[in-house]
Amino acid sequence: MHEYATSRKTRSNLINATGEIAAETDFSNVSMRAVAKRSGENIGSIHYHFGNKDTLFQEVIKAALQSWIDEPLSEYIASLQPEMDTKRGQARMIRLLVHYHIKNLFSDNKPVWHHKIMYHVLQYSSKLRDLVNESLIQPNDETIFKIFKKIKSEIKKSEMEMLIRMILAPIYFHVIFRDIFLSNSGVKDYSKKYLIDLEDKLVNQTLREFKLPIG
Amino acid sequence: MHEYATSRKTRSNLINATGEIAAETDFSNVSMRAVAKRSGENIGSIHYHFGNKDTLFQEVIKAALQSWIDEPLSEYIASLQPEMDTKRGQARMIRLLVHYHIKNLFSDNKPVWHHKIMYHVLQYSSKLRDLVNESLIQPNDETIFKIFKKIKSEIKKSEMEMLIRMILAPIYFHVIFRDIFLSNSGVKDYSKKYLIDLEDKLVNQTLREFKLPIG
DNA sequence: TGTAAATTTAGTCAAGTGTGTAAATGTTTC
DNA sequence: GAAACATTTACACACTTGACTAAATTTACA
Repeated sequence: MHEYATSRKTRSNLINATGEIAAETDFSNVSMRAVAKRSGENIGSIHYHFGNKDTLFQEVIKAALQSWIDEPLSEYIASLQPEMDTKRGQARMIRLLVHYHIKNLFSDNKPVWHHKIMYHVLQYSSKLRDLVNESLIQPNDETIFKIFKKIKSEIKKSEMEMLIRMILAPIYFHVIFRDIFLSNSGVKDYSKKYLIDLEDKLVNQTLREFKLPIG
Repeated sequence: MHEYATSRKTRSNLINATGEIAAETDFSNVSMRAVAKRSGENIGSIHYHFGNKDTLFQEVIKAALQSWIDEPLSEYIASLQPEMDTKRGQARMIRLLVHYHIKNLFSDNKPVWHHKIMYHVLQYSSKLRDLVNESLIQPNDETIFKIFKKIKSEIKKSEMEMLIRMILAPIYFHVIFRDIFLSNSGVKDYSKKYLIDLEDKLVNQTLREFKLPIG
């Protein structure tokens, strides 16, 4: 006999509840009873659907990774590759690169926990970190490396790493420290204008770094 | 009768062990038994010296904050305040501002957990976060706000916030993601040259933003 | 050295943890 | 509707957790 229609819904409820709780503090603070309570499901169902806590956590991470895997950076920028021979095309590529991350991390079509937990697990050694690192961070970095090399062929690896970090750190930071930033600023959410300004500043800063035409 | 000489040592052992374990994953993953084991002290001593887990954690945070409080940014830059009337002085101030953070976060005279746990607790709402926010982040931000306003009097608050984040995010990032950055780069530690380059890039990027003289 | 107090120790306690199970319930398919 | 099995439920298990205590030990000071 096949899977019930309710089965998918139950799994998704459990994954969502887990992600939410994990994003509020961290994974080590997530208890199966808390997950059961928030999801409205039974503790036993976690064991039935996922076998154990670790597997549940893995599925939570996979759910958060999904949208990045569906449209990886390499694919998102593919159409601009032909223009990479011109300075102007390279400049547009830099903007696309920055925009990809801001768009993915600040659009409203995904729950906030999707983004938060990824940077949570990257902070300490674990199986979950390896998962995010191998399926998101490293491919992403590789794509950016290629772009940088095309723009400046003699660029060193450590310089590329630093540039990536200088671009992405401010973006990620707005995700990781969202609560305290918004609370200290006294606003409810990042405004659209703020995010556009952030993108512009990051793009321009990188264009200057590579001596590419601005605007 | 007064405190024993061993008492301070015991407290310091417990605080250190707690900080170390917390930095490896997070505070919610720290058990009193693990602290007792790593420190070589007895579990009961935690209760005797700190009363409960929360107070122990607070003392751990306070220990990590100490060096920042001993020499706050406002004090570190005080001697340069008279030069703030000239563009050249303002440029030097920006460098001092950046250097203060890199120096504090990457010098070897403090254990790595000091820095890691501060950014851990800032990520979710808690008493510990309020402590770090009020005694470090907010005064620090205030000091930087004043500098920015001196350089560009009509600057808006949200722009100042963005600029602070663009300067500090890359620095903090190298602390928070130290393990995975070093592991992905295949090096044992950030080289001195790398940190100097990072400082230069951050300084120059900010100087350009304020149209101040570079070099 | 003796004594009063500070500290350490080993152990207890109730509450919470992840995991597992057997029975009850629900859904699908014939 | 009934058989077949997927799912849910309530509960039990051994273990870990933070908090606490009374007794043992160590220290400082007269």
